[in-house]
Amino acid sequence: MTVRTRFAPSPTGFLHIGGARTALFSWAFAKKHGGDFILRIEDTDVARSTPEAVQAILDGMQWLGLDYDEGPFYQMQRMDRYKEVIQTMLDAGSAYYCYSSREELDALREQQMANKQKPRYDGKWRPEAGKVLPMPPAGVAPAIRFKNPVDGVVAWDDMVKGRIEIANAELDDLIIARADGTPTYNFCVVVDDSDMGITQVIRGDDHVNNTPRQINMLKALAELDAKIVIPQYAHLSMILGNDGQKLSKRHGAVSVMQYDDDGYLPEAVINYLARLGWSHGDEEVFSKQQFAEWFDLDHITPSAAQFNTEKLNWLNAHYIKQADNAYLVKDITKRLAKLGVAISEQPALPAVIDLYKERANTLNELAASIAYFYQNPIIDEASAEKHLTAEIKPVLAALVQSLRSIDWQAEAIHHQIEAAVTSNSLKFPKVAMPLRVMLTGIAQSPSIDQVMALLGKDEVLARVNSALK
RNA sequence: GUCCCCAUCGUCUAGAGGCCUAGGACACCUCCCUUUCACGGAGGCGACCGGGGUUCGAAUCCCCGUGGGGACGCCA
Repeated sequence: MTVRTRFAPSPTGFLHIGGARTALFSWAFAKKHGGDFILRIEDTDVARSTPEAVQAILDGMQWLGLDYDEGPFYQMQRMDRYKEVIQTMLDAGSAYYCYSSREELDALREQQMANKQKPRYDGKWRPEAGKVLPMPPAGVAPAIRFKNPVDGVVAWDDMVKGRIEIANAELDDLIIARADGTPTYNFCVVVDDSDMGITQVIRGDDHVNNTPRQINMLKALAELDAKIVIPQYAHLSMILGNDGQKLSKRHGAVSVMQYDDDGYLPEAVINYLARLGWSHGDEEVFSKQQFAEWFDLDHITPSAAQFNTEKLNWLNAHYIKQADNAYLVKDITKRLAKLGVAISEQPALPAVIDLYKERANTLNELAASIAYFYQNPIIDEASAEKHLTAEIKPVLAALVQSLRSIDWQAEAIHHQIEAAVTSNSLKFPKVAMPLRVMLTGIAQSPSIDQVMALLGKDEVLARVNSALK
């Protein structure tokens, strides 16, 4: 049987890091087994679903390069199918109308909570052999409930967590269609996973509690249609924030696109996410393709994982070093523009990037650190005070003169600095440091002769002269 | 409250009863490289939640405890 996995987000917000990892693992499992990865949008909560959120999810997946073989399918476009299945369940007696009002149900729940009981439906409208149902109240539109088995246990071998067993006595009759006729989540998932031939359901472990209900519905459906099979389930643990706290809208949950904004490469985010809760021996750095070849459910950690920006930074720095310059030039030009810096012909951006790409954790850092090539540097006062001393200024003034006539190459520049250093019996940094501050604004830069070579003779002379005034 | 899940360095993890004196990676520290800062290289610090079993032998299996998390909607 061909492997078919799916990612099924509800479009009520952006694609966050947890969803992205779920999608990545589902994608990888399908790729590993030569199967199909399906995207399904679970938009039955009309009140909270938005087209913007759908787009945000699509954008996030595209940025990460998680391509799907089928979809996106929209549940709202499958209403007829859901209603059809509900009717067959009603006919077969595995579903029934429930006339309990929301108020009634709320009161029941509250009372049960007060009695320290597990809140559950009391079965008032559940048909039972020999049971006399109350008269349906007039003018009340009924919801439809699934008739869950009362006895026995539901069990499955979770591919991440191992065998999980839940007593049917713990479950109640969930609503599969609202009073207005729209089907609810657990039911739609069952119909879709079944119709779409999903073989492995890989999802967040907040769904563990839904699984027994879904299996029971699948079993009921299978009695009506022998072709229906129960998929395998794999429940991924959640991702915690940097501080070990749960991610939420209020606390640290951000869109994957935020990582783009913040200067992270998708390769780095993919690599990082892959290693969060999954491992392949001691392997740390690998591509998406390599991940897809290695991926397996046996090496997923069942426990929650804490996000660690520092490790992401390390990976990102690695991928920036690896990135090809054409890509970086395009990207950095954009980021510089955002900083209000327009690049000019000279110094050539590829050369500047070459000089700096080994020094940045993020693309934003890279852009910010080279801005001084295209605009006057903002001189750091403390550095200026420390390095640009009264004693060294005459040396620098003389050095500038000697630089006027030389061939503007890093080596020649180095020679001149060296000459100034020896003739004044100084140490190299004594001269290099003030130059750094005058030219770049700060006391850290790549090799100063290379910086000067790139900056250009005129610009160097202008900046030094202006700083010496 | 009930049910379910989880538990190895600060963090991500390796670990399938002897290969474990518990390995790797990030972070941190030291040294080397050096023209400052990075990069790179070498080293260091640092963990099996607790208690009982099972076994010749347990990080690994079982039980109890503790701690953390999730779920209990006409949300998904």
